[in-house]
Amino acid sequence: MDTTDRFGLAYDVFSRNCPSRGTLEHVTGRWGALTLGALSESSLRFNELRRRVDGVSEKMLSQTLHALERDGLVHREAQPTNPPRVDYELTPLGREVTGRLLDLIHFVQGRMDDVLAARERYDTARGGR
Amino acid sequence: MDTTDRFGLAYDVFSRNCPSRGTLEHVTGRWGALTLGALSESSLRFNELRRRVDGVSEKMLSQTLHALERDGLVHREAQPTNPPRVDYELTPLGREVTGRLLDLIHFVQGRMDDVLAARERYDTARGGR
DNA sequence: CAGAATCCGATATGATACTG
DNA sequence: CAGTATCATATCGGATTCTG
Repeated sequence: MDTTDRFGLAYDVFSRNCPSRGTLEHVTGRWGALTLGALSESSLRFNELRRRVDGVSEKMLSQTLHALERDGLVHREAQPTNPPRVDYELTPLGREVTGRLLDLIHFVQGRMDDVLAARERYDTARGGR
Repeated sequence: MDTTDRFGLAYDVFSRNCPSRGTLEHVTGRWGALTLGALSESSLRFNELRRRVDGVSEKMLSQTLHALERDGLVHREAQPTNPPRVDYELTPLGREVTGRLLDLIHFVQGRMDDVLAARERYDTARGGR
């Protein structure tokens, strides 16, 4: 038994305490995914992001950006001006990750009619419970 | 202003109260992603899944499976035997979604060395805070 | 503008016990 | 085996306030 899984990868997301599990959660979490998606089109300032990601609070956006920056997926560029101007953009690694994330998001969005239909079947089969 | 976004999709995950946001959370959430990943290889019984998805509790697995089944991504096949035997497997839609999910997961796993290096740079640059 | 800090309620999750 | 029900808690997340 070594440290690589059956895919030949050193980090197996199926095991707890595996670092990739944490990064995956940053990427796919509610605010992480939406933030990366917003940044996939252009770099954005803090409050631009806040408006773009509908419903995110300052606190969660700040926290999300810190996690993504720490993982090396987002780059923070601060201008030492007054008032301050800070731009966030995807790193090369962040762009690769986001590309795959968006494939998933767009696919699910494109199949929501199927999902909604499945939900109705499920709900009616169980009498509204 | 209509109901389709700039991708021509009827459901825009960037808007709150969009149903695709919920499904995406089922798919990418901590337990949803791991459950789909486990089922991508073969259909599994409840307790097989529980062992495969390291750390999941009965409660969370049950809850996760219900959500995925309701969204039409997982099929539940119950044998009316005693003791009961219940198999879970991906639906065709579930397989398509999971394929894209695994692309993302495997990519992130394969780049964890980069992520870990970025974290160290981030942490040392800020003196352990 | 870009955030940090704080308070506090909502939700997610885990451990445990119980049922058919 | 395949779950459900209950309880305690940890974490999430939002609103507000404050600062450079």
